[in-house]
Amino acid sequence: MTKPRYRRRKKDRPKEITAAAFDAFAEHGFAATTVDDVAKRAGVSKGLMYLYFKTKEELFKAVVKSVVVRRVDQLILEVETTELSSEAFIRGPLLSFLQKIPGSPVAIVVRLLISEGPRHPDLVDYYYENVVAKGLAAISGFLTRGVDRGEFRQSAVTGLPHLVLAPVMLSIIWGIIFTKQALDTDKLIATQIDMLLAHIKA
Amino acid sequence: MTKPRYRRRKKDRPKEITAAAFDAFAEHGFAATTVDDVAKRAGVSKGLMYLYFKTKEELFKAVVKSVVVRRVDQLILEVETTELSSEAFIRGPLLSFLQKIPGSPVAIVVRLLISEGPRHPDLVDYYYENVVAKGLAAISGFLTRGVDRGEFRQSAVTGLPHLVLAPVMLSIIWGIIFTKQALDTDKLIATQIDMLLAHIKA
DNA sequence: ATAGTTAATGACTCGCTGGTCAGCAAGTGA
DNA sequence: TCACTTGCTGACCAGCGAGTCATTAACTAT
Repeated sequence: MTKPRYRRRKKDRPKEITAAAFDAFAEHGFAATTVDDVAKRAGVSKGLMYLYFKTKEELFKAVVKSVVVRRVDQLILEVETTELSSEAFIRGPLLSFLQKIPGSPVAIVVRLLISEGPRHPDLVDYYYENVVAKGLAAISGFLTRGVDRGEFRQSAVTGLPHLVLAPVMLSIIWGIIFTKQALDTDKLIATQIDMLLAHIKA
Repeated sequence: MTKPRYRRRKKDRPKEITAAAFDAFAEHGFAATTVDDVAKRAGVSKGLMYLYFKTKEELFKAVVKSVVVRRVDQLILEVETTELSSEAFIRGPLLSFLQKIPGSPVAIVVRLLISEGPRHPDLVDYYYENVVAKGLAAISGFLTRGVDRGEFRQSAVTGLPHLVLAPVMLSIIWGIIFTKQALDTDKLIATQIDMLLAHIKA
């Protein structure tokens, strides 16, 4: 009995390949990653890659999109259905959501978008619409709801949800560049939230 | 009279080449930039590049270092010699310094470090020591001086100068990725400073 | 002038990698 | 079991770009 040289698994291939590609891109970035390297990681021949993805760029786009899975949608749902007071929600679910980001695949995608984004405007648009815009809108909407309820006062911050993301962004970048120099990203994000709340509380 | 095919300008070449390389890297990133492209921008043959820089990587390092010119040192000097009150200094010179960063060459360097940093640990160290560490120390020192003078109160913020940089970082990244979606970075940074001051004022 | 020095050129090599394709063999159905 | 479909392989190609080097010509010193 000889074991077959390969198995036909048309259905699972795309996911396996994008997963392998994600790992490879995470390690070396897009440009420095070889299609053949991705193929080896996926336990597949190079030729097969081109049956599922026409070009290396298309593979790249598929990888980015695969990470965008309803991560934000989940948060938005919580925002809309929570029973908590605005402050409690912010200090609880929102804070812990934010604190998870720097160590999540999102950080990798940010790195990839910084490196390759300028050459893929459509991909950037996609990411903006499905992640950033939605996320900002959710935060912004939540803040104005707090204002309506009399929990928060109106201020410049209400219209600048970016301030919530700022420490998250710094944490992501820090993690990418200064892997040596430790930074307590949880504390950084928590402190910013503290400050924001103190600033907008009615 | 025939005009010479080239001029010998050993002294000026390095600066001209790094300047051209900076432009090219800013446009296409490191990996996608051809040595020959840099050479053409500098009005020089490809062969000459290798007389001044042994490899493309060495050129890259030279470019990064060329941007690190005493930008921070200037700020530190101001910090140490200013006559202003701590708050006035923060709202004045420090704020305008921070607001200039997102549109400056520093933003380009950040992008390059994100893309290529992981493969150049020594370069990252250099940048950390000469720019980031110094900058953070300056801000941190300035804050504790404010505490000593009774202008500020002690708080978690005093030990987290990163909070000052966070909106700057977000602005830089935003500018790199979402060139379409406008963001009032000046306002973002100013609002953060407002909040920080309100939070730490005695 | 002119011989000597060296900044500068540009044609060349060579390894690498994205992409192709003819053939093969694993599954399928009768 | 045997023909047929098609997922999959791996050898191959073409182009590109980093790095080299023999040659040239712009300077310099005497």
